[in-house]
Amino acid sequence: MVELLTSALDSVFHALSDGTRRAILRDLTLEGKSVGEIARPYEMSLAAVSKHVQVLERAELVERQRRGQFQIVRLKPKNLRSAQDWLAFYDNFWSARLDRLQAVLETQPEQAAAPAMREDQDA
Amino acid sequence: MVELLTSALDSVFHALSDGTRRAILRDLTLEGKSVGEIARPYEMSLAAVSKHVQVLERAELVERQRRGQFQIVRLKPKNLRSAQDWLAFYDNFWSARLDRLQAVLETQPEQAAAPAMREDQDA
DNA sequence: AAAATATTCAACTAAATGGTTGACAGTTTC
DNA sequence: GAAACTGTCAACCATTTAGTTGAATATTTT
Repeated sequence: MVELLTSALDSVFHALSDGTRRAILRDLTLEGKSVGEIARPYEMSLAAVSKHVQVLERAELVERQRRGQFQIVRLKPKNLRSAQDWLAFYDNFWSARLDRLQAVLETQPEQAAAPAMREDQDA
Repeated sequence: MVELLTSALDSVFHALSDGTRRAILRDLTLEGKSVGEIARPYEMSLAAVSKHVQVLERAELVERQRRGQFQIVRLKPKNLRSAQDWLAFYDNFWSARLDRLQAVLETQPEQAAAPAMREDQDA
């Protein structure tokens, strides 16, 4: 049951794994832009940028709306939030507990988890 | 200058884009495990799981430590935090501002940005 | 209706991904 | 040192990715 709605996070994290797409998201934080506008700063073809936007759209990180001959692409923060929520799971650990736990494990590994054979033990 | 240290986030988000790898990370939250232990619940080959662990390791989401014949794989939260930090950029927007901004844009799009032609206008 | 603009689609290429299997290498135990 | 384990490596395969170019499809303007 761990990973039921897995595909949404798959596509979100995949979309975020490319620097160009992350830059596009940043470009859209203040205002929606047309695909052409989005593409301008990049050296790749318009078609390539259009594909990146489609990846972002499939991940529902972005939505578009026809506005005359343009299509305005706009940030859609819901799934960014989903990604954050997934990562937030670890807040419990790293804030203090895990750091301490980790330190403990580094010095006396496996102590609590399993009674476990030690090198100076027979069986 | 927008994306200088881009490759670290690339590899982190890429590592997170696979459900199996996310599940592995979850498996490791409480205690480090050997690769074999990690692999047990999955139906794929040990070699496949080993590769997944390597992807997590390249992204520095995980570190390993030889412990006898085993290699204990353990969570390394620093880069999970990096991912969170990247996403946290959007906190400013969606918490309240962007929702409002979005609502505004949906009803009267492009109002402020460009004086812009309206359908009932001539030129 | 034709011309111009904005964007996508289709076909292609090169590289990366996720998986397999079988051989290899390090560690422990006999 | 040979047998048994744990894990990686190499070679391979199918699929996906990120990019290209050129043709096709809106939409707007003339």
